Amino acid sequence: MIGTSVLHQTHFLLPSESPQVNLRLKEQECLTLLRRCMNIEEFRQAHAQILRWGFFCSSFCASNLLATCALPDWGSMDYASSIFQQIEEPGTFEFNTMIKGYAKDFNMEKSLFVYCEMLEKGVQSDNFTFPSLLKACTWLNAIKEGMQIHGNIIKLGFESDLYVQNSLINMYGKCGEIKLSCAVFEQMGQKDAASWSAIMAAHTSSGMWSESLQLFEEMGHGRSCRPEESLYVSMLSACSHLGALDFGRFLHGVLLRNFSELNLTVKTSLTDMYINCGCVEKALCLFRRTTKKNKFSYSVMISGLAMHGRSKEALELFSEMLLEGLQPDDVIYVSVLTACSRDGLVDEGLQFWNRMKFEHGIEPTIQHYCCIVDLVGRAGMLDEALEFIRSMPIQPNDVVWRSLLSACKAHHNLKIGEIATKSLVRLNSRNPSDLLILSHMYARAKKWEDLAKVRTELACKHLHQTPGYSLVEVKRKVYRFVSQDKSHPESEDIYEMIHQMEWQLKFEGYSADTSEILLDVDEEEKKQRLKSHSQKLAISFALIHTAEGVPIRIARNLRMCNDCHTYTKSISKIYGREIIVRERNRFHHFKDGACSCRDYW
DNA sequence: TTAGGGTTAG
Repeated sequence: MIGTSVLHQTHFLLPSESPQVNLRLKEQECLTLLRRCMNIEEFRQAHAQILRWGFFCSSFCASNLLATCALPDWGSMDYASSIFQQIEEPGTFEFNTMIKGYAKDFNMEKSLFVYCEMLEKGVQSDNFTFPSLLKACTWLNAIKEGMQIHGNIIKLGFESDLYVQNSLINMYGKCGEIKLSCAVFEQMGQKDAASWSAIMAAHTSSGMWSESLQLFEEMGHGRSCRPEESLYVSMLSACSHLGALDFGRFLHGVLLRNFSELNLTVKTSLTDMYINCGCVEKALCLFRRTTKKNKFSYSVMISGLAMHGRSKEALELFSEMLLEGLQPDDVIYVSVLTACSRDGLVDEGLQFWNRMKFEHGIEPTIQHYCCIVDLVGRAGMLDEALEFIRSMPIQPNDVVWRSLLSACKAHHNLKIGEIATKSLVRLNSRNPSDLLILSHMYARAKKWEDLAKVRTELACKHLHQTPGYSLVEVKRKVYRFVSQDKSHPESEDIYEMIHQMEWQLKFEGYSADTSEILLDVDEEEKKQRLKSHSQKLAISFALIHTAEGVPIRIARNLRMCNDCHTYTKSISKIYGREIIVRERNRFHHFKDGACSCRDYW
C-alpha cells in the first residue's frame, strides 16, 4: 500500500512517466541505498528515506530493511528488533532473519526464543530457519532442544538439506554426541568441504585426534573436496596432540605441493607440530625461514624451546622478539618464567616477573604465580616459596601447592612438605601422588607412625590415578598403549621384547623401583605390574617396528614414574636409540643413558 | 526477489 503523501511528490515525475513507474524506481533507489549501507548512520538515512516514501508497508522493503540492520557486522539487534515489532505480519523470512541476527550477535537464548515465537504464531519454518538455530543450540550446549529441533526438521522434510545436515553434525559433535554426529554424516548423500570439516572438528573436540586424521585420509581418497588451509591447521594440531610426526610430515609435503605460499598461521602450526613431535631443530629451521613473524610464531617457539629444556635459547628469542617491537603477553611470559625455572635462573626469573608487571603492565595469573613457586622452590629456597604463596593476592590452587610439594621432595624439607600436603587436602585434591610424595618423605625421615597414618588415609580415600597411556607412531598410524595392555594383536611379540629388554637391563645394574605403585599387593606383583607400564610397552613396540638408530618418540598423558624414567635411560644406552618422551608440558630426551631433564621433573 | 553450514596458531 502506498501512502497518499508520496503521490503528491510530483516534482520527481518526468512528463511521460506514470506515478507508479516512478514510485517503483524510487523503491529500487531505496533498496540500492540499503544494499550500499556500510554503517549504522548510513542505515538510518536509508531507513528515513523508506519511511518518507511510505515504502515500509511493502513487505519486501521492510524485510530488506530488517535484514540490512540485523545481519552485517555493524548491525544492531536492538534496532532490528524495533523494526521487527513494527512489521504487522512477519513471515518466515523475517523470523529467520531475527534468529540468525541474534545467533550472529551471540545472543543465543534470544535466537531460540524467536523460534518459539515463530512456532506459537504458526509461521512455517523452512530450510533457512535451522542452521542458525542449531548453531545457537551448539553454543548453549542445549542438546535436548537441539534434538527436538532435529525432530521438527525430519517432520518438515528438511533432513536432506546440505546446510541443515552440516549444522546437525556440528551441533552433535560439539555437544559431545559424537555417535549422533557420525550417524548424520554417514547418512548423507553428498558431502562438501564443510561436511568434512564439521565431522573432523566433531572428532577433535572430543579428543579423537587419531580418528580425525583417518577422516582426513578418507576425504583425500574421495577427491571430491580439496582441503583448505584452515583444515590443514586443524590436522596439524591433531598431529601435535598425538605426537604423530610421520603424519605431520606427510601433511607438510601435501601443503608444499598444493600451495605456492603458506600463510603465517599454517607455518606456525607446522612449527608447533614439529616441536610437539620432538623435532625442535626442524621447528627452529622453519621458524628462522619465516620472514614476517608475529607474537604467535614467537610464542610457539619460545615455549617449545622451554619445553625441550633449551632455556637460554628461549630467553634469547624473547629478547629478539622485544627488539622486533612485538609486545609480549601473559602467555609468552608463562613460557619465559618456565624457561628460567627449568634452568635454575632465579635472579633472571624474578627480574622478568617485575618486567612483566611494571614494564609490560601484565597482571599475573595463577599460572605465573605457579611458575615463581616452581622457580624459587626448585632452587631450594623453600621458605621464600612458602612466603610467596602466603602473600599471593589470589587464592593459591592445587597446582601452586603441588609445585611446592615437589620442591620439598627434591630438597627433603618435610616441615614445609607437610604444610603443602595439608593445603592440598584442604583443597580436596583427589590426586593420590600428593599423599604418596608425603609418605616417601616420612619413610626417608624414618617417621614410621606418620607414614602409617598417611598410608591409611590413602587407603580410606580410595583415590584413583587417572589411567595413563602412551602413544607411539609407526608408519603414519598412532598406537595407544595403557598399563598391562594385552589388546594389541602383536601382544605376544611385545611382551617377548619386554622380556629381552629386562634381561639386558640386568647387566646395566637396573633394579625395579616399586615405590610409586599404590596397589596393596606384594613386592613381586608390584614388579610384574611395573614391567608392563604403558611407556615400556610403547618402547617395545617401537623397537620391533622401527629401524636401528631411528629415534623413538612417545607422547604420554601423565608424568612418568621414577622407574620408567630410570628404565628408559638405560634402554637408550643399551639399544643406541634416542628416546624422546613428551609429557603434558615437557620433553625428556633420553640418550646414552642420560636424560635432558637432569632427573628433576 | 532477499538468506543458511564447517575449519585458522601459543
